[in-house]
Amino acid sequence: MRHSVEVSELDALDARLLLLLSDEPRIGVLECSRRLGVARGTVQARMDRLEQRGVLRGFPPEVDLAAIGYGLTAFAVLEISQGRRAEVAERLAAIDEVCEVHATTGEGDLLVRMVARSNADLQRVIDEVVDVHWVRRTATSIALSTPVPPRIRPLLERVADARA
Amino acid sequence: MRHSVEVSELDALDARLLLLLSDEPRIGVLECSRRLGVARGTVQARMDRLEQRGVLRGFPPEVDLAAIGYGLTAFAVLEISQGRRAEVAERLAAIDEVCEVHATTGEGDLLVRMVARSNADLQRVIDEVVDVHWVRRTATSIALSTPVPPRIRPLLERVADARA
DNA sequence: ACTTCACTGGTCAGACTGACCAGCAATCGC
DNA sequence: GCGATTGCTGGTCAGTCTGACCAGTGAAGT
Repeated sequence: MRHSVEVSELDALDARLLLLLSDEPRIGVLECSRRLGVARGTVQARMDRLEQRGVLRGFPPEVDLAAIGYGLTAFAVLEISQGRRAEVAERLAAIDEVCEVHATTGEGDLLVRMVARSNADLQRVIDEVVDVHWVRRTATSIALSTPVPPRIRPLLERVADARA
Repeated sequence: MRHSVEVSELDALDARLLLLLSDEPRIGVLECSRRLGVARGTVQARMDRLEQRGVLRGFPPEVDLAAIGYGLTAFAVLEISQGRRAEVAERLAAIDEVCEVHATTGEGDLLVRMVARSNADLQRVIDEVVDVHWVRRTATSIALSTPVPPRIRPLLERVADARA
């Protein structure tokens, strides 16, 4: 049996199911089965398998930070001292307003996304970030708009169509 | 009545509800009411209000891109020709692998997040991105790891505790 | 004092879930 | 070529949850 850790691909039904759930996450298994034109048990089985495979990690609530006062987003590229990435990342994680950190190749070493309530607040947050020890150089940008909000739809659609 | 579009703050119960939903998104209204120690109707009303206010945008499925083959993530900072941001953003949006675009102040003009299946694939995606018209200069970084995955928990916890 | 609002604690019918099952078709391995 | 396996169908079942109500209560605002 071919049961390695291989990245078992999605088939069209999986993709269509995920798309459906993306559009209307509340609809439940029964409604899914109706829309997809398959038996309810099939949808159940697919969802179980997607979860087991780690593809479907869950249904976290999507909270609009802007709607609770955190209307400003900024990005910082940090250059840090050799071998201190873990320490710096840990310090960053301790800052509430830091919403995401990636370690990267290229110019900087860490890419940080953070949010704030106002310009003054943002100033404070940025200061907190750049004041972390071992941060050597920083370049900060404020997000003015988000032409493409986080999405995976196109990738799913490709699978849904291709292997239809 | 004070019914403007003000960014009506969350109270502690709202925050605790959102935290609860973050931890176990499948649990439903009844279980929430039990855990929070309030009546079911209260939870229902809170959730309705959070949705109306735009705070709670829904429960999209969280899909692990790595688990469906898109294991590589890269960021590109694009510098573009004066006044062409909209056009460029549109072209970028047309690329399936582009998962997020922000317009920013500072060094670059656009920050792009993209994913790919392999190094060769990433090369192709990057080429597609930087070949968009009006893109003048680019700096690309590959994400090696993500010390802080996207999160909003700390901010919610602050509210849940503070206004307890 | 009166009105408004939010929460409680209760009911109700309807719908959904998770767990089953047998039957059937396609695929796999030998 | 022939079982064995796998996945899907279409069905049942009891238990649970949902959304919609309702009257009563306490706090806050006019």
